[in-house]
Amino acid sequence: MTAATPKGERRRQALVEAAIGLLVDGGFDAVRHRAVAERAGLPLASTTYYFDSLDELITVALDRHGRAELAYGKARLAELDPEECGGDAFTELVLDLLLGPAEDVEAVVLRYERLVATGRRPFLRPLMRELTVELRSLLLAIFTKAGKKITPEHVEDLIAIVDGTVVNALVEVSPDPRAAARRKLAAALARTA
Amino acid sequence: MTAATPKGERRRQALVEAAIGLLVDGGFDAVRHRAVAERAGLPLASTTYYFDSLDELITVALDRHGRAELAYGKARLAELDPEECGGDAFTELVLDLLLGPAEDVEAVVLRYERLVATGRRPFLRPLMRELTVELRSLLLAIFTKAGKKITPEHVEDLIAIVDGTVVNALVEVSPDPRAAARRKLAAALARTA
DNA sequence: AGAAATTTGGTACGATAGTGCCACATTTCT
DNA sequence: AGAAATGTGGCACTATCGTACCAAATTTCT
Repeated sequence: MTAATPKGERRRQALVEAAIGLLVDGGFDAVRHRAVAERAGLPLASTTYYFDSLDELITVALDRHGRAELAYGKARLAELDPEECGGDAFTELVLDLLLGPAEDVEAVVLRYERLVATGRRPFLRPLMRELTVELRSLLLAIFTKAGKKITPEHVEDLIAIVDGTVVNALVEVSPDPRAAARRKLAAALARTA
Repeated sequence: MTAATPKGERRRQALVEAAIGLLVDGGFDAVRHRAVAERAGLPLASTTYYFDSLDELITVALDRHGRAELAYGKARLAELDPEECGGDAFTELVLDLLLGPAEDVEAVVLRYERLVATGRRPFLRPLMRELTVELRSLLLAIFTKAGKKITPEHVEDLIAIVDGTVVNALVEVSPDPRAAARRKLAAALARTA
């Protein structure tokens, strides 16, 4: 269901934002009709009025969240200064794109939860596929603008190194996936730059 | 709760096996008291009699499942013939250790679900940490016995490449994480061997 | 054998879930 | 302004969940 009135559209957005917040804070399991409504300050029935099912609400939330991430990445690409692409700064840039700019671990967890969740929820596949394809080409553009010659295959390799490092870092005693990814990524970049 | 009688112990094991099956087939969400009991052919109350909580049941199930994987890996190590470690055979061996010998995708999904789930369920951390440490040293031993000089850091890199490739492969239109991992792993092994 | 410990399984309870319902309010359109 | 469409929100229904309970059966121990 899509809203037809301005106020309705605002409420719909509020629900989506609430769902995103729940997704980040508590993962897929935390997205419930009542929890979304309460977080948005709206009545329970609004969730079923604007979304046919929870799956649809989750999909829309992941969609908006993913595209916000991509928009952020495009902004970073636009403002990128090829002169200032020294090792460390560039490494952080790539990490910002792959893990998000925030330090908090939960946002990182969600990035990987949604990948793995796609293995069990086929309805997420089209969306997740589109998002990952766009992220890949965004990274390629950033490498190119930074003056680093790189193939699409190599971009894939770097993403795999970061992703693999992160999922393994999640089981460490005090998880710092970004730090772990930073180490591996820096080493990989040094190897080829 | 731990069983004190032989029959009780058998029932307990049956519940654990049932939980493992549910975990593989449907992920964490599928492990419910009633589902476990039904799959084991036992009454509902048996699940609360032998396990203080669902979390404990899940933990025990993941524990047994993980150790079975490690035992399989140790068997492969024991029977490993250093003469027959040609590229392809060795690549498959490593994949068997990291993804399991079966072709089915669901078992692979579970291997990564449990990693990511640890990000939200702290009670899984000690177990998952132990399992990944053991897997790492097992892989190191296999490389060594196969006559391939390798550092622990390099083993970590190879694991990261496989893991990162797999989680990204899960969103492909028709996911074949093992095939994707095989490509990347073979390339990585060729690069250093 | 007989007492004690353990196991069994049917049942019930309270919480939470998704979703449907519907009288009423608000907004939009003519 | 008045009709039609859209939005609102309180409520309730049914399903499922984890878990507690307890009398009866079984097993273990002395």
